[in-house]
Amino acid sequence: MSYTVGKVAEFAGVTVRTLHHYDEIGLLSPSDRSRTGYRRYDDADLLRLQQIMYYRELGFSLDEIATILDDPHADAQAHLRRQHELLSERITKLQKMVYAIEFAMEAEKVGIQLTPQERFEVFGDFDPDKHAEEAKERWGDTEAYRESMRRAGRYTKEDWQRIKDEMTQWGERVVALMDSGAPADGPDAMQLAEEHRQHISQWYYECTYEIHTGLADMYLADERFEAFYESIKTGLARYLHDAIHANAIMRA
Amino acid sequence: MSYTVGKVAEFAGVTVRTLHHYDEIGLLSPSDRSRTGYRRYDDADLLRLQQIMYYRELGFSLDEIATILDDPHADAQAHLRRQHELLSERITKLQKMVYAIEFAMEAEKVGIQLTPQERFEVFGDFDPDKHAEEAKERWGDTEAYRESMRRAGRYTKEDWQRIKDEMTQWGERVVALMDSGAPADGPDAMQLAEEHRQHISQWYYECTYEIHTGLADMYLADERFEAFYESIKTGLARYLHDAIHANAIMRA
DNA sequence: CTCCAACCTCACGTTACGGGAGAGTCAAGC
DNA sequence: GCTTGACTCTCCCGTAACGTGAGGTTGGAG
Repeated sequence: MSYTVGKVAEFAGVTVRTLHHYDEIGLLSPSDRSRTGYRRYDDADLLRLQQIMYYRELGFSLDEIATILDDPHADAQAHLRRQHELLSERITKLQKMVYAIEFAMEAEKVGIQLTPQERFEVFGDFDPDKHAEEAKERWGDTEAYRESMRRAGRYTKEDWQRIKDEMTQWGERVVALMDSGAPADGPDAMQLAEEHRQHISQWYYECTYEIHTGLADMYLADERFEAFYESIKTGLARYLHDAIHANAIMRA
Repeated sequence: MSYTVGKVAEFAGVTVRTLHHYDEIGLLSPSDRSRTGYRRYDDADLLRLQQIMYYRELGFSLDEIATILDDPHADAQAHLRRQHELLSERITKLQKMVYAIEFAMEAEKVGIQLTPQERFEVFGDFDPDKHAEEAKERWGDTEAYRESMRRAGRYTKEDWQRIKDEMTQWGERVVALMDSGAPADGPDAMQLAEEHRQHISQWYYECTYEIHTGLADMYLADERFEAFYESIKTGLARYLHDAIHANAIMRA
C-alpha cells in the first residue's frame, strides 16, 4: 500500500508543504515516485514520519531528528522508549508550571508580592514551545473563551469590594471557630472549607477538590503563605490545611 | 527596584537578544531607560514578561500574545486562570501521547500491525513544539543517554531470540495456569504477572506498576490487543488484566 | 473528452530570534 | 583619576521551518 502526499499530510495533520520540505532536506524522502513524479509514501515512510513528529513535539530541530533517526544503534523500540521518557519529563515540567500558576493565583488573591526570581523559577531550564491551531482557534471568539470571560475577568469595583468582604467575613468566622476550640476535621470547619472552595469557584476559577487540597498543602509548605496566615492567627495555616483536607476527603 | 537587560535575561532564562527583540516589536518595552540609553525593567515589566513566557510556552505567536495581553478586559487573574486551563489541556494531550507510545511499544512487541491512521491519531490537532536546551543537551553524549542505550537498543539476534523464547515460555505457563483453574488474583498468577513486568523492565523499558496496569487495561480496552490474546486462549485477556492488577495492588 | 482537484517545481516571504561588528558605559581595583 | 573587563547600545546579516503563491502537469469521475 502506498499513499500520496495529500493523504499522508491529511492523517498526519501536517501540510503538503511540510512534507515537501522534509523531502528537500532529505529528512523524509518518499521511498518511491510514480513515473510522472508523484511522491509515493509507503508504511516504512509513515513510521519514520511518526517518529519525526514525536521528536518534533519534544522540541528537537529537524537536523537533530535526522541524526537521531539515522543512528544505526537505535531501533523502533529504542525510539519509543526514549520518547516515552522525554514525554514524561515534559509532563512533569508542565505540572510544575500548573502548580506555579496556582501559586501565583493564590498569591495575588491574598496580596503576597512575588520577587522576580520567584516568578521565573519554573522557567529555569527550557525554551520556547508551540501549540498552534488548537490554541489559536480557542483564543479569539470561541465559545470557551466567551464562557470563561463571562464567568470572570471583568468585575466592577463593587464586585471586587464584595469579593473582598466575603473573604474577610469568612476569615473572621474561621478564626472564631478556632477560638471556640472546634476541631479542624469537624463539621463546622469542613463547612467553612467548602465555602472557601465555592468562593474560589464562583469568583476566580473552577476549584476542584484536588486543586483545593493543593492550595491547602501550599499554605503549609510555602513559608510565604504560612507567614501570611500565621500573622492572622497562630496555627491558622495548619487549621485551614486540615479542614480543607477533611472536607475534600468527605465530599470526594 | 529596576533591572538591566542582563539581569532580566538571567532569571527569566532567555537571552538578551530576545529581550531586544521584544522591545523592537513593541511586545515588551522597558518602562524606563537610563540617560545613557540602558534599558531598565521594573516589576510590572517582569510580570508582563512572565505572562509572555507562559503564553509562548503554550504555543502562541508573539503577535497573538501582544493582542492577548493588551486586551483591556483581561486582568492578571484572568490570564492566570486561562493559562491554567490551557496548561491542563496540554498535559492531557501529552498524556494521550504517552499512552499512544505505550500502545505502540506493546503492539510492536507482540507484532500487531498499526494502520497509518492509528499511528497518527494522537496528532489529531496540534502543531510543532520546542523543548530546546534541555532536550538538546540530553541527546548526544550525556550520561542518561548512554545509560539508556546501554540498557537496550542494541541486542544481538541471539538476544532477541532469547527474549522471544522467554516470552513464549511465559505465555505457555500462563495458559497452563488458567487451565488448572487457578484464580487470576491468586499467588501463582500474581507471580507470573510480576515476571511479565520484570521481563519488560529488563529488556525494553522500566515498567513501573502504574505503567504495567496501564498495559493491562489496554489488553481489555483495545480490540486489537484483546483479539490477539483471545486468539491464544479464550478469556486470556481478562485473566492477564486481573492478574496484573492484583499484583500491582499487592506490591505497591 | 472534459474538468477540477491534486500534484509538480521554483522561488520569494515570514517568524523569532542567533550572532557578530563597532562603539559607548559602568564599577572595581590600583 | 585611570585602567580594564564585563556589560550595554544599535545596526545588520544569517537561519530554521515552513507559508504562500506562480505557473504548469496529471488523474480520475462524469
